[in-house]
Amino acid sequence: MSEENPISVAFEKHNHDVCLTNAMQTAEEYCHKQKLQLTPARRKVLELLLQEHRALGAYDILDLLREAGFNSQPPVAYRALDFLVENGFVHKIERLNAFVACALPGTVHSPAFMICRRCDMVAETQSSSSGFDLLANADASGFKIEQIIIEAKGLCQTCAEIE
Amino acid sequence: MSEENPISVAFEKHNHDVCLTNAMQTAEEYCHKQKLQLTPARRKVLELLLQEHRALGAYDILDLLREAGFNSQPPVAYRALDFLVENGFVHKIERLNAFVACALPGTVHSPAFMICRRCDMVAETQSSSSGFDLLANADASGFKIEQIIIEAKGLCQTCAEIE
DNA sequence: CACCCCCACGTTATAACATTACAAAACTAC
DNA sequence: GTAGTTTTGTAATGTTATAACGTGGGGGTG
Repeated sequence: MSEENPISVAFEKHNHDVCLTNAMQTAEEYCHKQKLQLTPARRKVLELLLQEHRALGAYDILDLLREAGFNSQPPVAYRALDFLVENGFVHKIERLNAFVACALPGTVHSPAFMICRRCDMVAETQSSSSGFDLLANADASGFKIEQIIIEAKGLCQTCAEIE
Repeated sequence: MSEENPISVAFEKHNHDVCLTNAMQTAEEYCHKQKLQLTPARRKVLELLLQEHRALGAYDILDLLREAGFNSQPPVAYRALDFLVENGFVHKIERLNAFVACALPGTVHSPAFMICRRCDMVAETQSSSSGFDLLANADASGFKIEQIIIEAKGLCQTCAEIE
């Protein structure tokens, strides 16, 4: 499997620095184009999340922000996360009440996640939804879907081998 | 669309009493067969949830339990909910941190939900996942899926017409 | 420049959701 | 009936998230 494949990247050894600098650059450019402010706090939160292929809770992030010399009240973290989520740089993992950096920033996509219950690793993949009968059912009942959350819980390959 | 179709039942007028008595009977029978105790608190929580096609938060349930003369500490509600979720009578809606009665109790199924952001109605449907590429991706990366959460946010037909 | 507006941030407080821990009681099986 | 398991009572606490209100900075407009 190639290193560029976002489906598996979280489960393979790879150079995080490249992930990080690429993603930060994409974010910079996007914000510049959209006249959005990638302020120090927002930038730092994104960097923190990009350094992991795991979901971090808002209060974990808050601790890391404090260590980095930022103000440490909850709204600081939540405001930055709201911004990053709204603009597609970060996804919220509802199962975990936690946040993970987007693996495909700057692209329109409807993500799905694989969450290892043992090591907490989170891998993002695409959920191309053709043939997916929720859509047909929604349509039949007149429900207008705006967003779909798909989160698979299980064991990543490494953890499955250990257990 | 027929009244028996669980996909749309939440969005249509129907007789809640029938929903409720059928579902309670199914639960009774299941618990009896499995030698599980459908204790008063568990029974009451299930009844409360069956009376709505909406998700209720644990503390909403707690309030209703208190009104019904039960003890009102959080563990009372959470324990009952844990039991009901484990045994498939209730599903947790992660997006809402709330709980909804199962529309297909007693059957093995992997549910998906449609959640109206305006009226909070929750409809359960099946997510037959054939052709759903998350499965292929998981397989390719060695991830062993144990459970999939699928939650669609949007507007139900009624609310879409109002907006 | 003065003004206003918008956006982001600072700060306090509190709301909402969930669990731990330990003791007592109730059921179940032998 | 007694040992073992499950359920409940109860207090305390932990975790996640938001409300509310004030401050300050940048950019447009008169």
